[in-house]
Order: sequence, then structure tokens, then C-alpha cells
Amino acid sequence: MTFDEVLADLQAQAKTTKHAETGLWVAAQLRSRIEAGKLKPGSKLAEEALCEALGVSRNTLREAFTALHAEHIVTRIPNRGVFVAHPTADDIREIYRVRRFLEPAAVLWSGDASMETLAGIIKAARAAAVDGDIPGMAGANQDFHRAIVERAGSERLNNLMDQVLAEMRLVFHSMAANPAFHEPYVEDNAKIVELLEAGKLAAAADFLAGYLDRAEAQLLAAVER
Amino acid sequence: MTFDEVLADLQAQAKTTKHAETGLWVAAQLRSRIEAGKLKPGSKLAEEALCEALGVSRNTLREAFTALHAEHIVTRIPNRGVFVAHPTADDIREIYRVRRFLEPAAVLWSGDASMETLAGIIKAARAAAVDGDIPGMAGANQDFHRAIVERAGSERLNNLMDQVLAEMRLVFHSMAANPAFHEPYVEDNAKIVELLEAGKLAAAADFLAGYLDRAEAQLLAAVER
DNA sequence: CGCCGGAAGATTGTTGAACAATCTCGGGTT
DNA sequence: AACCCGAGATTGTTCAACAATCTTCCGGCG
Repeated sequence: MTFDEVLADLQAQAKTTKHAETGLWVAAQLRSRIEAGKLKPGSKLAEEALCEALGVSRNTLREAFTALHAEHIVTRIPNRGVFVAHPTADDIREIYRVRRFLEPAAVLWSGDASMETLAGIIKAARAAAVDGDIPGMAGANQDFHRAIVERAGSERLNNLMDQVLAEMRLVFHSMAANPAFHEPYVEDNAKIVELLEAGKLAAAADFLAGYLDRAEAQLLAAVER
Repeated sequence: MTFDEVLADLQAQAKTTKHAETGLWVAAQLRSRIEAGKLKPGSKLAEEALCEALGVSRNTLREAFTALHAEHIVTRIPNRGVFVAHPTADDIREIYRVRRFLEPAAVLWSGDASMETLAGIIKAARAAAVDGDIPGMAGANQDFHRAIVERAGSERLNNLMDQVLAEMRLVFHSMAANPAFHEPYVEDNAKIVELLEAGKLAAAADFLAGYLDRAEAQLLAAVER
């Protein structure tokens, strides 16, 4: 989708919906389009054009920009403008540093009642796999890892994980998405749930840690190509 | 310190220093005064008075407010204004949820070269203890826990820990500070470093977890009084 | 032919002012 | 004493202007 097409899309939205908390609404609009891949990493977000399309002032748009910047979804270059973030190899390393810290620790956390949630996600992932539904598999994978961290029951940690997962979506958009990437992880996730149900927490954490290492290496290889 | 005195103080600062990135500078000024306890939890931050004192526009001040709000340092009530945050019992529980998750896991992390940093902090804490220097002990304690999380080597995790520690400072300011609160933790921290130096990571993590539970209970009891 | 200033145009950074919406406080009524 | 309502004050939101910086294009020079 080109920048101009996104502009037209935004303009349509602006007319039909009324926005409470305009700045946050603008941020949400941009975020959803970036995460859906309609705005590709590296695209410049021109202020004047977006203001016009959304029917908001530059001031409001810039407020939205600062919010997206804090989420690492967007890069600001002084006096040059804002661009959809383009994760580097270092960014990927940082993402996995956080994930390798959070997720195995969350697995060890004796999360009480998350098991049926996890089972449901696995079921959805398998259904997507047999249909060859790539976005479905990707979504289920994100849901899975989010649910893992949710075991800790902390809002702050959930927010951090959400940010990291959002950045992961950018990583996928910024490289030529290998359609088969998510497929093997469906059964890896299933195995983790199995180990959890068997009460083998340490084994599940170990397996997850190794799996994260593998995924990181795979993404780094793809990005440096 | 009263609100008016802080205003005079800010006005003096505004004239002598030049600010790059005005919004961030304003946020830093307010943050430092809040964390130093000059602005007490519950104080209202009136827009017009602060604008005048700082010599910035309301627009800029509000930008600073949103930054502080994101850090949970400040509470926004729509159409009523912003107030220095006043941590509730639930806030304390959330803080310790994060700390109990991050810190023991970070201890287990085979952090390489953080030992001399930790040793230095312990030394400073003991020096403050013999002097009866309460702020010194509190500062060393914060440094210690920050250094623990730093072992993971992740910028995001460090930021999260910084935020949590900033909220901890608010907790101390919002309750009648028991001067002896920090004293026993000097030797508790020392014991953790000892266990780490002996390579007993699991024991160190366990001890730290119990210690956090104890501190949380102590703070909750003090707040609900 | 290619490279190096330099001015014009465009874009972003920052601020001040205006207007609308909401809250607070006082006075008056029942 | 409890309730209602209007004036004043404060916050939420937007617009418009100016300053600073970057980009582009052009002519001169080696």
C-alpha cells in the first residue's frame, strides 16, 4: 500500500468516526496501519499530508508521534521528520534479550489458571496451520507468548511484552517475510504447554530459552542477508 | 517545601540555564523536584503558575506532563489537573510484582563483570550506615537493586527498573518515612553479594525473593495504617 | 565534466493565543 | 440543612505564526 493510499484511507476514517482524546485516536490509527503492514518500515510520515488527511492540527499529530516514538514504533530524526521504524540487528538482539529474560522466568512462575487459555491458543494455531493461514499462525504465536508473560500477573510486564511484540511485527514487515517461518513454532509452543501441564516447569523454561535462541539466530541471519 | 517555594526555585533555574529540548528539560526539572521530595505526593501542579515560573508555554508544560504521566510519577484527572502521584496499596503490590519477577531472575543471570560494582555499592552503603546517613543508605539501596537488574544487560529492562525505583521513592515520600527502614537492608544486600561471589546463585535469588516479600509486607502495613 | 558554495523553497521545532468544555465556589431558594 | 444555579477559574484542544534546519537547484570554478 502506498503512502497516498493510506492517506485516502485515513481521510475516510476521519469523516465517519468521532474521536475522543484526539491525540490517542490518531496514534491508534497510525499504529494499526503500521502493524498491519500498510505503512512499511522506512516510510516517512509527512506531517502536513497526515494533518490534512486526518483533519487534525499539526500539534495533535505531533502528540501522536511522541506516543509512537516512546513505543519504538517510529523513529524521529531531528529536523528531518518521523519514519516507520526499521529494526536493526541490534534491535533484534535487544528484543530477544528482553524475551529471553521475561519468558522463561514467566514459565517458572507458578501461573495458576492460564492453562485453558494456552490450550485454546494452541488449538487456534493448529487450525491455522492446517489451513496454511500465515497471519493466523503469526497471530496465535504472538498470543501464546503474551499469555506466557501474563502468568506473572503484572500490568507493567504485560505492557513491556506488548511493546516487544509490536516491534517483532515490525521486524517481520521489514524483511521479506518467509511464509514458512511460523510453521515449526506451532508444535514447539504445543510442546511447552504439554510440559507445563505435566508440571515440568524447568524443562519447559529450558526448552523455551533454546527456542528463543534459535528464533533470534534465524532472524539475525535473515536481516543481515 | 511549599508549592510557592518550588515555583521560586524553578524560576531561578529557568533564568540561569538554557534548555535544549525544552519539553524534556521541563519534565526533568519537575521529576527531580518530585523525587527529592520538594513536591509532595498529592500536590496539584497548577499549569499557569508553572508556565510562568519556567518561562515556557502551556503547550510545552503539558508535553512534560504527558511524559511524567507515562512514568507513573504524576496522576492526571481530566479537567481537574495533574497531581504528584500518591501510590496506593495496589501500586505497591504492582511494584513488588515487577521487582519479585525481575530481580531474582536477574540474579540467576550469569552476570559477568558486575561484581566490583556491587562491592562498591555495599561499601558505600556501610559507610552511610555508620554515619547514620539515611539518604545515603536509601540511595545505595536503589543503586544496588538497579545494578542487580543491570546484569541482564537490557536497556528496556533497565528503564523498567528505573521507573519502578522512581515510584519507590514516591512511596517513601508518601508515608511518614521511618528513618530506620533502610538500615537492615544494608547487610541483607551484603549477604546477597557474598552468595553471588561464592557462586551460589540460586541461594542468592531465594534470599532476595524472601527479602522483597518482607519489604513489601512492611510497606503495605505502613501504608494501610 | 565534475565538484563546490550559496540562495530559494520546503519541512520541522517551538511558542503564544484563542475558544470550548468542565469544574469549583459562592449565593440564593425551598 | 439540603439543593440548585450562575460567575469565575482551570483545563482540553486547536490554530496560526515565527525560528531553525534541511533539501534542492543553480551558477561558478578547477
